[in-house]
Amino acid sequence: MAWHAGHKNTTRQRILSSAAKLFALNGYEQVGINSVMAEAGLTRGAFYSHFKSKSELYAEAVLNSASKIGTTFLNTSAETFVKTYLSTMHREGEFVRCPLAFMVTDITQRDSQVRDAYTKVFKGFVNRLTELDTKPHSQGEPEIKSEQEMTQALQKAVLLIGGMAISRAINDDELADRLLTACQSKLLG
Amino acid sequence: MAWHAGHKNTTRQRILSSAAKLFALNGYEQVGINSVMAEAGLTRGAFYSHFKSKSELYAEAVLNSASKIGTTFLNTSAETFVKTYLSTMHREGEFVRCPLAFMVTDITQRDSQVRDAYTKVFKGFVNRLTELDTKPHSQGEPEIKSEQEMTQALQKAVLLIGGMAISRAINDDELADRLLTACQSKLLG
DNA sequence: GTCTATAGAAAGATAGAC
DNA sequence: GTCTATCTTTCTATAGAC
Repeated sequence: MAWHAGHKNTTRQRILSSAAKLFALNGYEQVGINSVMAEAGLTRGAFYSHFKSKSELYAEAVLNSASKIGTTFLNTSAETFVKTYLSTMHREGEFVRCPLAFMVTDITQRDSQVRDAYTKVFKGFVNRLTELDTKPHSQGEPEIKSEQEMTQALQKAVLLIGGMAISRAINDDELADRLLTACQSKLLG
Repeated sequence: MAWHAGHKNTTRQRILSSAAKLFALNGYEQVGINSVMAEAGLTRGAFYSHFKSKSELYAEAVLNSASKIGTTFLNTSAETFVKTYLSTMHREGEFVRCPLAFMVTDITQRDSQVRDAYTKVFKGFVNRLTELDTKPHSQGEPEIKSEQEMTQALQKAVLLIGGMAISRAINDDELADRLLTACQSKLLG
């Protein structure tokens, strides 16, 4: 986009993409520097020219994948977003996964840098949800949200993030899909 | 209870209790056999006389702590249960933690024995939730639940489990408490 | 059943050649 | 910047004494 269409990702971006994918899928401890670099087409030793530590990589990966999810927010309707977020595609497909759902327990074991990144992403997510049902481009709106708007946005966030997280945890595909549908209908019905 | 009041737990039960506590608090990978046995007042080597592997211990710990939570269900009102489950006490205190919330992401990385245990606990949890608002001891009731009852119970489960999990993940105590309150009011209001 | 000692493997991080 | 080689630590699991 910046200079020319066919331009390759920088190495740092390739590492971030493979990290976001692998961490969301397999968790922090199950993913080695080795795997991340191999997925990016490199070897272990090159890693430390780009990041200070595995922990720093994790924090950056959370921010990176969240900003990609954020783009989906802007380019679709509320109904489509809810149905896309709470879908088996999001749960099982080869797409960008939302770190808020896929790392929700993993995060609690990490250092403060990582937890700050997660919290920042969560706040942005909730803030977007306060606008889920409003008309687009009502630009004169004040940034301060009412208590009630905030409460409703938090409830929506739990149904989205929690619904996906639990759906992924249980070992029964039929029940997992019923759970996704139940959350969708609570949000849209 | 069984024979006399002052009777000590069996060693196996002590190991299970410390495992449930430590795994919920720190995650599977962060907890070694060493820590679990030390918390139970023993050393590494004794572990394998009681359990085949760390993974088996984890599965047993999930079932063990879940059955303790289940007792709370039976001995309290719906409102008290919701407020207790979605409390800072449950999140931060020294009590039995619900594995459904505290291990929701961790579970996805474990083997099928562990995932089966988690799924079993989740199904029991949802089943109890279908009865949350009914009168106690309506024993003639059929076990088959309607679609609508099931859907509502799944939505409640997500608000409880998801609410607690996310509340624990974020690094902002004030927001975490607002989130718990928001879920409570959605469930009770 | 519980202990100490140890095998064996995996992974984070660093050093130094190119 | 990227590579190979290596240091160091940690942890599961087992062996064998008591």
